[in-house]
Amino acid sequence: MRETAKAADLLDWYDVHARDMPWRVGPARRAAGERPDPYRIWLSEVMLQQTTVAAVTQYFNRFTARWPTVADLAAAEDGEVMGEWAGLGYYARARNLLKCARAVVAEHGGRFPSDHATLLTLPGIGPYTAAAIAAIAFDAPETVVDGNVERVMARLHDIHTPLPAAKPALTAASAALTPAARPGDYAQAVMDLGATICTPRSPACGICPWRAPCAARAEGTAPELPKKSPKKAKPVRHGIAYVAQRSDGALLLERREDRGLLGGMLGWPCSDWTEGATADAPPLHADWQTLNEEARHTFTHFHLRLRIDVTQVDMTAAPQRGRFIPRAEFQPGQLPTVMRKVFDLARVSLVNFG
DNA sequence: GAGTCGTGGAC
DNA sequence: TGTCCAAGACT
Repeated sequence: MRETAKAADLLDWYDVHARDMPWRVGPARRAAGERPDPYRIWLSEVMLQQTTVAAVTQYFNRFTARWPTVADLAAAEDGEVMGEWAGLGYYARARNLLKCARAVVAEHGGRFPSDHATLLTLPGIGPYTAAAIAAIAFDAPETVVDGNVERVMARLHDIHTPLPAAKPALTAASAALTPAARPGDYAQAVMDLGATICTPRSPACGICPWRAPCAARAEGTAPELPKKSPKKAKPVRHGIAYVAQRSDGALLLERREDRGLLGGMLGWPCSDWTEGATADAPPLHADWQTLNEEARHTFTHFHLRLRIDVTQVDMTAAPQRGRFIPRAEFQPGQLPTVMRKVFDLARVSLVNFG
């Protein structure tokens, strides 16, 4: 009979191997009584949703430098926040980030609530993020279940039921292990373990603090767990992006609606993106020139190939959609990646963008 | 439960 | 190149 996994063994490992992150108060500082800033924990957890630590770090540092408190963020303009989020993806997170910051200020006196149920009522905070904030920022005995925890628990108990059906069992397994003491460090420890040792491919079982109690390690099934339901193939969609430059150098851009794909982000006016034939939809009447090369981009559920049409217009141009952004105010870094790809291909055809 | 919603890195 | 994947939320 294998021994039972103990939270204490994982915490001992975490005390030595905890990774350094800008928002994290490590085990040593935590033991000395230092508390994490709930604002920074919340911001980091939202950014980390389906996103790697490496990608998040730079965005986190820029956000906190620009908006040091939740009140600062709540007072920001929508476009400023969306522009700062550009490139990080899943833009509903940024829209909900602002809604949440404003709700914390308006309804909670500028202080984040500490209990799971109240956190869950805030925009962009789901079961995982509510538990993470409660556990990490307030040391509440909540069970955090993210992709790492699912993988670690599936292996620890050699659970072959595919996700998402296995989720309740994996949650129960993790809850049974959550200690009354240091639940915040425990949550971070499981996630660090999943990110560095109990990895999706080629797990480093030989140096795992839970190698002795791990059922999948004993069965040799660790690399194939957790099982997942088969994914749907991605279709290819086609569309046209319109890049118009005015004689003063200004570029025609439009703010997308606050919902759906790239909602709230700045971008080039586009036709619809469809699997069938593309219908022309230029934002103004002009002599459009089609570039030789298409922009290619893959979203979560489809591949996109964008034809790029470019034109030069005079100062009398009156676009039906979007507005001209002065050359000095145009910042490619505020565009989502697919729109930045279009710009990179179109810029050789533009004046003053050599 | 299944679909929508980004991106960059690893292999 | 293509595929999978990452500290999920929302509909």
